[in-house]
Amino acid sequence: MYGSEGWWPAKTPFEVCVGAILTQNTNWSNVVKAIDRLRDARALNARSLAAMDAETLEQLIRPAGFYRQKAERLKIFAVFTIEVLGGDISRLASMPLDRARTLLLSLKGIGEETADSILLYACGMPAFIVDAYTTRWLTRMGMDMEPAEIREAFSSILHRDADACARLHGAIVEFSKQVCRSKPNCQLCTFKRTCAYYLREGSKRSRKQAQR
DNA sequence: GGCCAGGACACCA
DNA sequence: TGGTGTCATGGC
Repeated sequence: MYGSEGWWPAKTPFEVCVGAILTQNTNWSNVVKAIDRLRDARALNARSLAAMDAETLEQLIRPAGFYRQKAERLKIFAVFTIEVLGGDISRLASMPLDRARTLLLSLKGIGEETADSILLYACGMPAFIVDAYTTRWLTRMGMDMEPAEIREAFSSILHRDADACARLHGAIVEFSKQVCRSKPNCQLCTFKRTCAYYLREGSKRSRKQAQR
């Protein structure tokens, strides 16, 4: 239904990264306002963000909330992009996934979900994103799994396919926003049951591989 | 006015 | 290691 393209609306990989930081605990509609203001200020690139004074940046991203924290995080990421990646986000994609992930996690303000969002949607790497929707849904289905276990199980069952990871994550988020109408063969419930089934299979597979 | 939204981090026991 | 407080805005 949702496809793999366009679910994360961004014109450039760097814009994906900016959105990933701005959306931390924030409704996406507020993130869009902040991104539009950055675009209007011609600040949607690493060099502009790195050079901008903190107060100006704070005011530009104010609609997204947590503006002081997020301004600092954006500047840290912009400097990292310039100094470590030479201004080219796609350089992350040329690294092994674990190496790129560790590098991102070393940055202040980049946690596991934000790192995986950048790896998947900005770099096209097969990093399955475990977000609040995913953990809430699985908890309600009685599946008590650590985020790392969920990530590994889904990555395994999706054959480390970035396109599939993007499709499934987008679908989980979009379906989670909808309210189940409790009809027989409800599309939402069928989707969730099916995902849970494959997750269990993926989890079993991961454990077997780990044992080997 | 309260709750929620596509988290992360510092601090403390 | 796990729990808690903090950061802050806008829509409903």
